[in-house]
Amino acid sequence: MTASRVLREEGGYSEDTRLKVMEQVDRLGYLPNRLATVFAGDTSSTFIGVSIPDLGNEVFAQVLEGIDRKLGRLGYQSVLGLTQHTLEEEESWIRTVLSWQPAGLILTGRNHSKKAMDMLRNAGIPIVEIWDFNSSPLDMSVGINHFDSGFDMGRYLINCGYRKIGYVGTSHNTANAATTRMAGFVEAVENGGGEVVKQLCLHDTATYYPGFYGTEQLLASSGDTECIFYQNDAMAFGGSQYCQSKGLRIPEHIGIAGWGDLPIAPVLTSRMTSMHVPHLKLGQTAAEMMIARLSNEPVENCKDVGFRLIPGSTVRRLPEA
Amino acid sequence: MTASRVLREEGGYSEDTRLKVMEQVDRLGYLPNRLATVFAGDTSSTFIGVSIPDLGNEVFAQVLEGIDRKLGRLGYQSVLGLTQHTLEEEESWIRTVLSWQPAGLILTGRNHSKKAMDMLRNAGIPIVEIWDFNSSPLDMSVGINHFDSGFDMGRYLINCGYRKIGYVGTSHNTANAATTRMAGFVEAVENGGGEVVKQLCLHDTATYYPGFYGTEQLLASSGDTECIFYQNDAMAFGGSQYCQSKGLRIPEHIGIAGWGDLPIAPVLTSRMTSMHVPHLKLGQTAAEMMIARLSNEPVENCKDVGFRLIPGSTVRRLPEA
DNA sequence: TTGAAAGCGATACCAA
DNA sequence: TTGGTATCGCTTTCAA
Repeated sequence: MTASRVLREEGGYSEDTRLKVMEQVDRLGYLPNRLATVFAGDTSSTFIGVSIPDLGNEVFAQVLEGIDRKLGRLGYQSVLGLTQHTLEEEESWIRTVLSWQPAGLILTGRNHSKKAMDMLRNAGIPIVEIWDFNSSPLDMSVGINHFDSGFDMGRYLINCGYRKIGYVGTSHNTANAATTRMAGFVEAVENGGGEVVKQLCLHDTATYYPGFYGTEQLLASSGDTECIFYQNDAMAFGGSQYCQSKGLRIPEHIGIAGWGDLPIAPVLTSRMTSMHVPHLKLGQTAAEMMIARLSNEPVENCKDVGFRLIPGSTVRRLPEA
Repeated sequence: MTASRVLREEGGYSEDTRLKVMEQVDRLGYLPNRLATVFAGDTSSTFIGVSIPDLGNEVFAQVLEGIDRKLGRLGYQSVLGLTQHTLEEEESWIRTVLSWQPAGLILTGRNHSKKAMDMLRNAGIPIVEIWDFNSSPLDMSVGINHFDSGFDMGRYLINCGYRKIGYVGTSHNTANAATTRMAGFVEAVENGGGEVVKQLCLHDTATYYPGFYGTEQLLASSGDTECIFYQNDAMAFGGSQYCQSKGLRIPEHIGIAGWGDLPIAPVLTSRMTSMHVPHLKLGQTAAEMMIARLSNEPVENCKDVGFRLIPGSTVRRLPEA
């Protein structure tokens, strides 16, 4: 009816009828049923499915914040899925969320189960794979090259003169960005004549306490470790607290390197050696690419938002280096 | 048609037809359109709208994780809204999300704009207000009594012998739980014969760096402050780092008290004086209450998940106390 | 400028 | 055990 035209401000009605319609809208407390609109078929929903591994790792909380703020401002809603780093969880979430006819999907990571890939390809909606930069994505991609970021950190620590280096992170069933980063790190250390004395992958969340007890484990088995690289700054801070509790001075006795340049880093009395990654911007960029595509604007399919090594003062240039 | 029955496993069809239907499902890569199901009206959607102020404050990231994990496991999806602590953002998000016919809403905070209240009452769906415990909620509520938690901390610090006490937190346009907490804190301090030398409410996110520079500001204007209470542990840690950078020893020169018992607390070499709040459980409980209501199971309408003061060692019992 | 009719996909109901 | 018919709220198309 005419009411529909008025509500959509389509034009083609008199001011008189407009007022009459609006009056009834107020009187009845009418709220449109967008389900019916989408269902009618000509317009798409404003849902964007967003999959995130977990929020205990602050890195992902920041990415999600970047995504949702931007989407919200542009009139879209995030339908969240915490996939807990497993492809099975992701697949089941994808199946469900697709049945709600989302306008698009933003997925963390580049690995998906075979069935998930099939569904994604058939969905015919924009898809942005984030986090792990991917030059041949399903559709679009924004992230950083984790292998390179790990490699750069490895090379930096080698250049500082460290040779016996440990790694402490978390692992999940799936090869993920952190694993890729570790691989790059190991390659650089070995290329440089160093040795990764231990690659510790805990089955836990990448936050403070696992960094603490992971360091305990690592030092128990490899007491001659000169420097430790962590999956992120939160773990690195946990590790640094363990070291201090044992009387190990940083960086005199042991070097500590984090990753991610998290909000805690700037307040520490010693600047944490880390890798800056623009998390918030990464999320915002993903949202922008999605919206641009939905608005039929031209979009670059792949964006690398880059990283930057922060030398800090928790590792030191060794005398012999 | 018969296909619908097969897909819903309703029974009343032969094995033969079932196989024929499933074959076509596979061949066509058919995915159901749940929009149409809900639209048809006989079943409700599996969307739960979840409003959260921001994710930069780790407290809320944990609450959201608790909610989404539980909802996801029970077959529901969170539609996220980051309301940035403003009632206007919340109102506009509520309007939008209601138009998608969610099965229910989980809202952070007990304050809502007048229009929001009207929409919520008319929506006729379950609503859980979380965070700030509310014995007369719109519908259901789970949280803690923030006034009391602030009061208890104030009394504790008074009992430790502190008299000139500062507060560092953030503020937003809206009276929120942190404001209530501060009010309880101030009341206890004043009742106990102490003085809140400064109530610093920064326009910023409640995280590390604002704690750092907030402390700088507070000490610049009130140099004789004996102890500082912070909005949360992240701010408190930022503050403690500022103090240490200025050579102030904790707790010998100044006492530091946080709130929330965040994941960083257990790894610190001095246990942070704080207030434990079961964030994850709070989120899970909210999700459980929602699901119970949707399943027509009996539900307690109001739940107080409680808090627990952690004495820690960043404040000390003063000699004269 | 207004309204009547058809259809989107799934399901409830009833008839075959 | 199967399938035709009406329905949900909205939009598109076409006629008045």
